[in-house]
Amino acid sequence: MLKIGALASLAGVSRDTLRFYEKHGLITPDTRTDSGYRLYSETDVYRISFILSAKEVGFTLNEIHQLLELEVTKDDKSCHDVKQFVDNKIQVVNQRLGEMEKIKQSLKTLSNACCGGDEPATHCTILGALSVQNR
Amino acid sequence: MLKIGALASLAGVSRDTLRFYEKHGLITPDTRTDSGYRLYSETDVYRISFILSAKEVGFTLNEIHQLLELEVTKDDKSCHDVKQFVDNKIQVVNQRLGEMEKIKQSLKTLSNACCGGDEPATHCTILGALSVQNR
DNA sequence: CTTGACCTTGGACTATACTCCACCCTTTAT
DNA sequence: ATAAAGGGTGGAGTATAGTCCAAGGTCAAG
Repeated sequence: MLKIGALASLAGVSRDTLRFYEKHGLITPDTRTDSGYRLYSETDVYRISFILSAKEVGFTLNEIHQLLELEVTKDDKSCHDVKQFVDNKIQVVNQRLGEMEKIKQSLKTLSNACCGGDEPATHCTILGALSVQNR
Repeated sequence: MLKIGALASLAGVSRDTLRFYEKHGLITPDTRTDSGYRLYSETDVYRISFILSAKEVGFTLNEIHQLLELEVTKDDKSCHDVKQFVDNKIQVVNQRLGEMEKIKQSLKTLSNACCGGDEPATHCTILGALSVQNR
């Protein structure tokens, strides 16, 4: 069992952030001490790190909340809805992966045009480099 | 030459957003009419779509501003700085691509555990599915 | 038995990225 | 000639995601 400060430092967030996430339903302490201290389980570290990853790639806390709420069972009557939600998120992720690849290639082109690299410096801005990708 | 409404609808943003981006240095109309109307060039559509892509994958408007400002010339004295900035962004993008792949795989596992899919429904939450990836 | 580190809640404050509104001017269509 | 559609500015308001602070309770060490 971890107190809030311990989880915070393990997960690399502030105690305030943990309480903020709790207020928004992203995490709940397993229990409280008699004096009201929050007690988290060790696996909550992974929960936080998932939240951070998902945030980094552009999901909002609200969407992350929905992702964390998901529970699949093969015979669930709401299964169709869950599948639809997840498949939709997969599409979103695929789209973002594509955008990201384009931007990455442009950055590479740009880096390569620089400091004696072998790319001609004709595509000397990010938009120029991006348009090379799009041809 | 496009007036603000035309650019807005081509680019899929609001006029207010364009003015907001202008205030923050992300785009400037090529010129103004005598009456003060903003006139944009057609290529600004691509500029906006770059901004939207970059935003979608997690760059802030501030970072996007910096990316758009970049100009590489092989003999630029500030070339080293530019290269460093760009190479740093490439790393960030690579990291995000990794996070995204992990999340995508988890979503797939989850989707597959659903509705008679062939994955066992034992990893029935996103965290469960994610932990399969991390083994 | 007190000091310092840690915890509680509630509420105010901040940054980012818009979005909306009022009020007024310009352009276009009838 | 006039109305509707569109544009300009300035400023207020909103949503998201925290961050900080005050006032107070808890707990382990010396």
